[in-house]
Amino acid sequence: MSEIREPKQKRSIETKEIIAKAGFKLFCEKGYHGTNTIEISKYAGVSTGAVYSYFKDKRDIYIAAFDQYIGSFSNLLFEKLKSLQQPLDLSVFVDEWIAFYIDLFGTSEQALARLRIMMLEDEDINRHFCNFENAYALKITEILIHNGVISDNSLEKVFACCTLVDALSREKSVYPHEQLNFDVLKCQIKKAILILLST
Amino acid sequence: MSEIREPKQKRSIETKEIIAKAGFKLFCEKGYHGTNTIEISKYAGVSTGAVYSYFKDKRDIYIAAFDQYIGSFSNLLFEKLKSLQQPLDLSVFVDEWIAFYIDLFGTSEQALARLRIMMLEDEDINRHFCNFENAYALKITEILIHNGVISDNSLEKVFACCTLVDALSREKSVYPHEQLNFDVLKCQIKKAILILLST
Amino acid sequence: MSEIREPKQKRSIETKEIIAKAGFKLFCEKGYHGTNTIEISKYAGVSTGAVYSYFKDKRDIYIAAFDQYIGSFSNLLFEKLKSLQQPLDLSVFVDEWIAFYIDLFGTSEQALARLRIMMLEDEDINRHFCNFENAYALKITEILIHNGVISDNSLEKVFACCTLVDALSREKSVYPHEQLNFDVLKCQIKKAILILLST
Amino acid sequence: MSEIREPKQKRSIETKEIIAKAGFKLFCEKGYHGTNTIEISKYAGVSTGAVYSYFKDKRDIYIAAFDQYIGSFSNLLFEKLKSLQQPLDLSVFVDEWIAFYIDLFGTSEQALARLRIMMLEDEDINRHFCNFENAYALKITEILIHNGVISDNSLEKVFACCTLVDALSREKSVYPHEQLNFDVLKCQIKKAILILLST
DNA sequence: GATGAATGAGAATTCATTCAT
DNA sequence: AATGAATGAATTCTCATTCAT
Repeated sequence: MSEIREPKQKRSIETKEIIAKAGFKLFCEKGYHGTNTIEISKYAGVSTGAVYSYFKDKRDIYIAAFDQYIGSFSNLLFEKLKSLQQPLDLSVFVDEWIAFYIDLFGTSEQALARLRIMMLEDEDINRHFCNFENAYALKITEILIHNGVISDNSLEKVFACCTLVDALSREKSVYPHEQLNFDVLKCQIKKAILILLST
Repeated sequence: MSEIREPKQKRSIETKEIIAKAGFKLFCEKGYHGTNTIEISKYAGVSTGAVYSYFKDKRDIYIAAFDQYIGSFSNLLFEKLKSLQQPLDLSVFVDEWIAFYIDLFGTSEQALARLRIMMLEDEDINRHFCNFENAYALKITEILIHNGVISDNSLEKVFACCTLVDALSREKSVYPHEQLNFDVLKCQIKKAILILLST
Repeated sequence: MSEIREPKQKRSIETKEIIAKAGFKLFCEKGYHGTNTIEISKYAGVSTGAVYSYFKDKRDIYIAAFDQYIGSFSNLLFEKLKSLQQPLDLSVFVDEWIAFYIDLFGTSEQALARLRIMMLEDEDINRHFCNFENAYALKITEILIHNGVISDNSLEKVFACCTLVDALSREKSVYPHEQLNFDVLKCQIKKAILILLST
Repeated sequence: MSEIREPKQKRSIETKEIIAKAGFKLFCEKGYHGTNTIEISKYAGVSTGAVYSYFKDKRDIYIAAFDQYIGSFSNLLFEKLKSLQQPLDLSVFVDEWIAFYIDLFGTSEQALARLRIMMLEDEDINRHFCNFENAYALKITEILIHNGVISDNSLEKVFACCTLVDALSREKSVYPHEQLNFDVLKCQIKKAILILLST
């Protein structure tokens, strides 16, 4: 097995990123099993050989692809939430959280859902990403504690809220249930979140 | 393409069920892509040919396997909830709902999570099972309306509750987050459900 | 391997014939490789087991099926030709030959073409049927010699005529060539046959 | 489905041709159904994967293989016939036609017979090659009209002649009938052709 | 004798990965 | 370093034939 290059030069780093981005695009669109490495290399405009000089194997591309995504997802969300005016208005915070999460979720449609799949299918991928959800909930928790919104059982409360926000965004883009009215659902979920965080 | 046998005789029906159960076991354990038809036939103690005389293809085994599961899951849950004493005590109802859901979820560890994966990966499977979730939420809604617990926006409220119950049970068995205290989470979720349904 | 039954009783003989006829129908329609033994047994209304108690294997069904066909084909053709009025009018003879061959060929569309395929694909089948064409040409030759139409090089002449009649009937039913006018072709072929046989 | 490579580089073109030639050899020898793709790849000295990177499926190999054959068959025959001295001596023309057809037919024994089989078995293959026979007869017709040999009903006359030449060559190599004397047959067929074309 | 469920070798095809050029 | 042709194990599915009931 040939050495995997850890790119130092600018051009190499760019190539590696281009491949990861191509992978991300295709994995989101067609899933891990529906995407093959030749497609990825074609989409990235490089040779198959090149892919394997930057990545150990297909899974490695997957991890890199979703690392990029998760990283920018988190950063964008936190920046957005931190930028809210002080003192924090909880209702506005929740609105922004929901709006932003749905927006991010929507841009790369099924990314998060796809990731959960792979975490379930592959132990290594699970190990790699299992801390992301913790980190996300922790960051939200931090902000809320910092602003005096919650104090006790804070992580559990926030986790339940995260679940609701995620379900809402899934309802928006991936699995819509015909009988549900989205706006009513959003309103109920916001209500539940506010109560969870206030009591 | 050879005809698929619709078994009428007892022995045939049993064989078909044995194969579906073997498929269910392996699909839950190792996922759809991690399981091959030869493994399924070996585990079921039949030949590969037998598998393909009862099922059109691998996906057909998957659907049959999860149909069985979903069917018994639903039946057991509804029987349990209906058997609760009248007049309905909402707190007891929620406790039982959670307890039972977790219990059922736990027995075939990742079944529901696996199913959601395949619904995302495969349109036919999605079509086949997309009504299950609706049916489940509707049944719960019916019980609650019948007992005068909720009236307006009932389906959306129940859907949010279902999300929370499901997240809790996932937390129990599939994706545990280290920093979370399960009992605290359960308590918070129960609280959120009670409030959602009462207001 | 279980014994192949050589049916003596009337019912058995009938069953064997029914299976062979079912095979013939399906082999003509879909070819040898496009037909499987289960289809044959279903079409014949018997069990797969029954098929294998009358026939050694699939090829054996094929041979029996085409034996029946070839037998009745020959008989009908010879009866027809023999029934022509004496003294033999060669032009009428050729007309009847062509008309009857096309008619027989047409009723089980591709039977003869299918048989030639299998004779090429399978040595045993080739051995079994290779004498049919000889027999057919010989019978025609006999009639013509008997009527004083030909004397020298008779078999070769008749063989060439058979080739032309066969090509004409194929043109009618299996492989039509767009640019050809069938009636013109028929006229030319009749002319060629008459010349071949007269000189 | 992975993309089929349309080879541009010399090495690739060669590989594709080697595979098609291997296929041709085996298909002629053992028929389409008697040849599997692993044999083809082994005979061609490449991997199974290579076969499927140049060809969509087994049928695609068949078509390519016979395209090559038909192409060179036609070209050689027409060159030969065109090279005959002017003014055209019909008797010589027919002799050369027969000699060359038999020679070409003989080098890849059953190729043409095999092709007719597949045209009967497979609609796509039929569509692909159905014009070859027309083209062949048309070219011969052209030459004969150009030389003033025939004028009316030319295509039908030539078609009948083609049938006879083909039957003769089949008699030489594939289906010999014991009772027939080949030279006598050839002589009779030549006579029939000359008369057909002259009247 | 009859049935049709079961067998399992064999076929076509795919795709992650390697390596000669 | 880059390329993309080649590899071949693995997978899904078929079907002639057998044999327990």
